[in-house]
Amino acid sequence: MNIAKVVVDVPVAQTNRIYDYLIPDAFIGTIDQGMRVIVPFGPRTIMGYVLAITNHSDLEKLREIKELMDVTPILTEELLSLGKWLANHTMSFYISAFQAMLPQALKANYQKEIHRLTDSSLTKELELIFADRDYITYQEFVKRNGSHQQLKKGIEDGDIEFVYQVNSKETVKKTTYILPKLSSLELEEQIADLPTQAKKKKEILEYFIANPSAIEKRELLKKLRTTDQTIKPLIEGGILSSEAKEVYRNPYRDDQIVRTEPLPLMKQQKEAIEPILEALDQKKHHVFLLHGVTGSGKTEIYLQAIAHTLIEGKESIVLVPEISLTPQMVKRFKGRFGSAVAVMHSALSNGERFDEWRKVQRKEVKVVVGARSAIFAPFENIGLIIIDEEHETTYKQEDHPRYHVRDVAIERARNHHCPVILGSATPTLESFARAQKGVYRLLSMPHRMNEGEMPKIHIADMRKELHAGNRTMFSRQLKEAIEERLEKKEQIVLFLNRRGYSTFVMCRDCGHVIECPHCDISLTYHRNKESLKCHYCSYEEKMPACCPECQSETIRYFGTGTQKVEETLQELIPGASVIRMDVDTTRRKGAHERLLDQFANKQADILLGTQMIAKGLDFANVTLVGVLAADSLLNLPDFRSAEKTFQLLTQVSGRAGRHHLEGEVIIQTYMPEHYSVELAANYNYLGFFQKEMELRKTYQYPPYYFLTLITVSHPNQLKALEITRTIGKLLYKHLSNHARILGPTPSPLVRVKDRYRFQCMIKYKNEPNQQKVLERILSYYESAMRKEDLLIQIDLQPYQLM
DNA sequence: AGCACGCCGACT
DNA sequence: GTCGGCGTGCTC
Repeated sequence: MNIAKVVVDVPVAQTNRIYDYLIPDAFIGTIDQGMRVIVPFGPRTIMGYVLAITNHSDLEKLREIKELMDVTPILTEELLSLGKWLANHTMSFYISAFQAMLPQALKANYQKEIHRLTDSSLTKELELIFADRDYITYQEFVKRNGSHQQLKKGIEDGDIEFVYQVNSKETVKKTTYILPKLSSLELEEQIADLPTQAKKKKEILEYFIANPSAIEKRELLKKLRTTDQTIKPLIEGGILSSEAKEVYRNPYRDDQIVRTEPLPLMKQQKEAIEPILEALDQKKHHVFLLHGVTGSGKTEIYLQAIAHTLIEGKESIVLVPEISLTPQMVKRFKGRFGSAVAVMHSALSNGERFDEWRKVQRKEVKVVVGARSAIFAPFENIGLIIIDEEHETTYKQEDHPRYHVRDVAIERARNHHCPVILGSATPTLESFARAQKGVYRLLSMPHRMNEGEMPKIHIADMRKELHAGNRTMFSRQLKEAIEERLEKKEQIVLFLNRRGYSTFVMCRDCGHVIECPHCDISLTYHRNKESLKCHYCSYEEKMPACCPECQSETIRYFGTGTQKVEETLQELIPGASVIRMDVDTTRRKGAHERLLDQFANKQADILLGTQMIAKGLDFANVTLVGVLAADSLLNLPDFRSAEKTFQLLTQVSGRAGRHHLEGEVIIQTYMPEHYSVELAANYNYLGFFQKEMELRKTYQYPPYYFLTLITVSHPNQLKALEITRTIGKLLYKHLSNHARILGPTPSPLVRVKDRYRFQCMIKYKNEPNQQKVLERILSYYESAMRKEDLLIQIDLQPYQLM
């Protein structure tokens, strides 16, 4: 067993295979599959993952593994096979699949260095650059204008060499602890020996007589109001000692979270949890679709199902969409399970995320609550996987590997013979259809807890407002309702869906709109920097004082951002105090939590925000929810736009009247008769499902058909079009005649970062050959992709059609 | 991807 | 003759 099968860290098609390496005697016994290794690769040295250890290789001559990067495997056997599955399933490289499963901190860092091999003098120029050092980085060599021929000569003469350094980015946080080295009695003696002016030293020693255990240095200094200088001589004198201990970066102060007990379940909850517990006991892999209206008590079901899993000694993974992974949410899980919970989401620093991951790897926690990538938590004995808000689009990763977390969850659950719970008030059509077919098991909770009524939803027709001469973004109905709540000292949540309503800049004289010079999209105005920004390529320029076309000074920003709404609100209802939550006000760490706390403490009447306030929030005093522009989603070129609108309106409505006070929702729209708006206003999910399913059937969209989206991009527009056309023809030729091939069509955003984009779509029901055909097409264009800046992206089951 | 190798034109 | 430009091909 001295051969390692290794996937190397070079994410390109040509190296997307397994390489064999010889395991040096020194590592035999310690090396294991799932570890990272450092291997020679051509003239370089790079990182790789050990997939397996065998005793056979087809090759005669193998190179040796240089080093092990891990002491224990970082990928379990199950995750190794999941990685292979993921790569095949999404048509990605193996290395990309494995990288996606691990925290950023475990990625390799590469550094090329030039080392000096001789004491005798090098050439003048090299000596100047080396400046007495043993080695310099290649980067510095280039920066100092080192000449390559001198380098080459140095290497040929054996005076210098290239060294390729591979490092892991991970760091372990250490904290210094201080502890006494002597007994209390001996410390007493030491105090007696101290000179009388050494007051602080005396205090320190007295502290340790009273508390002989180790204490964090920082804490000790704070407690005794002293500095490093007083402790240092005590350590040097051998009276105290300091120790560096490994600690976790802990973004949540567990000790401040109040523990909670399981709540008694209502009838509908009991009926829903019964089959789940049964599946847990029987270790059956079932997928449950928990369809429960907002406020029906889904979270309590999750909590009790997890508790059941814990009793059996098994682990649970809970996936929550990024934006609802709020401190409130974390508190609910930590409140029930305390320090058995690890939390993973993108707001954590790389170090914090790595620490949470390590708690899982070391089996110090039993529950992970996290966003998408938490599905790869390295548990080995999973008993339950939960996906909350199953319909959320953030569950689909938009870059390589383009996976949907639901697919990964089901695959992992299959490996572990455990159930999956998909929870939502507005399940995706895909999932609900599967539940109706019996592929998933449907669990319904149609009522709110405590017999609470769903808030009444009113639709405000903005066309009528316009006709009546109301040009503001607040209908009269909404304005009155707000004033009424202010009077009663009740609170209001105003929701603005920003997408499709970005703040573009237009000249009022000539109508010129300022666009990104690299992409076909208008630039967005950012007030705090007085600048214009492109959301696709992050191009930025200063806000001009006059129109670049006609020099007119009437250039203004249009559209409805949250800032604009806030201003209008102040004008319209001067007495109201507003908390605005958007990307700008929540950027700083902890800002999110602070603003929500302020609102919960009734320091403001109105909470105004974007997507981030649409879900999960639960404020007792909120009795009015206003949706300012319900149809901003409807006009997007996306077959899911109606579904997304329905989901959003339902979610937002769920924010009102969650407790004793009665709630009301006002939806403003220019399309009041649109079925997604009407049916959402009536809380008619089933009606929406049926209506939308009919349309999907007619227009041949999921769940009736599968989709594959192929996007071709190239700096030359004609070239991009031509290649897309050829790909379309190839697909037509090689797929069955049941498959429908659409395109080439220009991508909804034709030009991004100076590249033109065209796409082809395949609609199909059953094409077992599709992946092979696509692979053949990719390999056919492989050299063109490397040489002439061609890009072909394939998204199986796309969410975003851009 | 990165790197070496090799072939061709421009220059000391 | 030699330097360096880029196209080609390989990495266990």
